[in-house]
Amino acid sequence: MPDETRGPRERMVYSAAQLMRTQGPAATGVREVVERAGAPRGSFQHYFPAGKDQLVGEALLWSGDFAARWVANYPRTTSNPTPGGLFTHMVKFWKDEFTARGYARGCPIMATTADLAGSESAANEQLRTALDQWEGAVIDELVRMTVPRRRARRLATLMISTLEGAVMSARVRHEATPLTTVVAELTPALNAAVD
Amino acid sequence: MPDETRGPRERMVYSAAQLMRTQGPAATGVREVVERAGAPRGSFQHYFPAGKDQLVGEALLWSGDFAARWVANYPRTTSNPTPGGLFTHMVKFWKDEFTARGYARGCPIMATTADLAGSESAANEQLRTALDQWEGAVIDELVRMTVPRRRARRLATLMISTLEGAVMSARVRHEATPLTTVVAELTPALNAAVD
DNA sequence: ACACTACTATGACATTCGTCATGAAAGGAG
DNA sequence: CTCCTTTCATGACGAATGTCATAGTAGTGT
Repeated sequence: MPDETRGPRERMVYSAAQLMRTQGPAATGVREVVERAGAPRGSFQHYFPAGKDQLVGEALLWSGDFAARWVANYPRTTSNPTPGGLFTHMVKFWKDEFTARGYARGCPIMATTADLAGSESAANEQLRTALDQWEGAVIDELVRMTVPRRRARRLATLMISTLEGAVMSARVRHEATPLTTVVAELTPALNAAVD
Repeated sequence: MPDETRGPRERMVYSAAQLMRTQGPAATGVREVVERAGAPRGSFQHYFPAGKDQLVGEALLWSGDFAARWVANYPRTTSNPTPGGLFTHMVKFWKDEFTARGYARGCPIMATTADLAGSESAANEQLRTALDQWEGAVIDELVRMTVPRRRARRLATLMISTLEGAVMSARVRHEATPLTTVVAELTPALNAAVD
């Protein structure tokens, strides 16, 4: 939610992330972002002299940080951390999102990949950074559960990939069942890594 | 590849699918599609009187059909069909794509979901149809391997979700390792469904 | 009071977008 | 031949895009 106490710059980055993940960065106009952020139009060119690319890039970094923080918060939600539990925790974010706010909003990383990964946009680097930060947080949690680092990297790739795909399926179908399905099907395989 | 023998209509649908999956449907203009298809500009409004929505929708249906046919072709590639083998076969398409043509092109279904799933576009229905057709083909193959239908549905969801997410990760990273990783990590769990 | 930076305001630029209107060829049927 | 449907050609429309130029205000430090 947009915090009025935060400055216009932060509100623009946040609004950009929200719009990007519902309609993709390509269809998200800077005027639209500025208006939604309740920011003065002239401020955009002041805070983001590099233009739209910069705005999109910062929205991506914000998203990556948000995802990483969500993952890192997992230990505080349980007394018995497991890989399957972590995956459930990651999925829970989207279940809550979908049931509370509908299926209009997706993942900013997926949306930007779809629109810009094929171009030579400057956002490509931040895309990578955001995904790395998110995946790094998952790896850290798995390592904390005594999963060997090398294996943790592989499991993190699996978890994030499956989650992203399930989010896509859920949005297409307008139902959360793909999320619950992948959790149920993946949990045994994930938990086998710590036994 | 665009077949010159096919009519301009089919070429436009194909070109639309190709452009959509590299830059998203939002950033794909009808003029661009027409030009790339080598089709006369005036023909667009004749073949697609409903405008861009119709073009995007048909490109999606084409994509769903393509994916389903690829899946249905699996039995002809092996003498010992297994769920893990099917998943490997699905992943193989993208490995070939990425190594041969780079990481510019992704999945049209993912791209359209990212750009249009949040809107009330007419493409939403064809999105669903395309995904259903693809998933239906996977289910059929699993059932053919004596996987119970109910379980096959769940595994198909898992396979497609994981594949889509891995494709996303691979495009972000500009490397195919996420694809090989998810295959290796998922194969045992998938094959356990037939033993 | 002055100067300097941070921020906001507004208008205009050239492009591109999807769509529509209008008309011209093409080609088979009678 | 004429008629008629299909297909293609071309120009224009209003709206929206990202970006830039220019000028104004606020506020701080000296």
